[in-house]
Amino acid sequence: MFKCDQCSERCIASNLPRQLLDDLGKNIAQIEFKKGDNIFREGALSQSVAFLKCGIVKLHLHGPVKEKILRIVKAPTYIGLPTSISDNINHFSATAIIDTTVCFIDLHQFREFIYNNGKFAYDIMVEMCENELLDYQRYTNQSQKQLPGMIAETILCLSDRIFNSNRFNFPLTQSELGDLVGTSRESVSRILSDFSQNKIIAFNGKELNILNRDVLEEISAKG
DNA sequence: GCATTAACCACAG
DNA sequence: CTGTGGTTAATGC
Repeated sequence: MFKCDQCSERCIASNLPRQLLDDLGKNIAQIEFKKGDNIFREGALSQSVAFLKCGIVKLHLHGPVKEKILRIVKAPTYIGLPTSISDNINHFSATAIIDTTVCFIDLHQFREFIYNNGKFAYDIMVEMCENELLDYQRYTNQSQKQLPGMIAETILCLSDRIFNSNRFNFPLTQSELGDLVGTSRESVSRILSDFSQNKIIAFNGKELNILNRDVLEEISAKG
């Protein structure tokens, strides 16, 4: 049986007073997911808050015409707080894109922690505000940049925020990348091969290598 | 008009 | 799942 007080990950419990750890341990379930596994599903009833302990996850939603990927997130972070707190029906889905570990916390327990622990609540607010600002930025970019700019931006974002490296295993299919930036898989394919031909990036199978970061940043900025 | 951008379709590895 | 060619529509010199 999993116990929070034996867990060394930086997580939901990190900022809690020690005596609350026991309470938390009684109302938490830690689960592993394989790449491709659904973690929670749009439309389903939810009585818990999900905390991504390790791994990478896509948050996605059925749009009026096709799937839309909202964000790619990596541990450690909450996944789906907006949908856990404001409504007990999930407004979007979460799917593991690599093997991941998630802790589910009972929603009532979580609420208690928020009510009783200002620091705990404040830290969560800070993260949600940062995310909201990033989303505002992304949505304005998405409506004004041309496609090569959006693809370049997304590659840089994955490199900087998710993998902290110029070389990483690309976690999405081209069609998913299309769903993320709001374009067709064909356009993604053309832009990626164009970047490759111009020696801006290189693919070794699924491994992406950023060869010319300056040009990529220029394309991203110019839109 | 002509060029550019990007979507949709189809078909092939 | 990916790459590419043909076609079409919208937009901008």
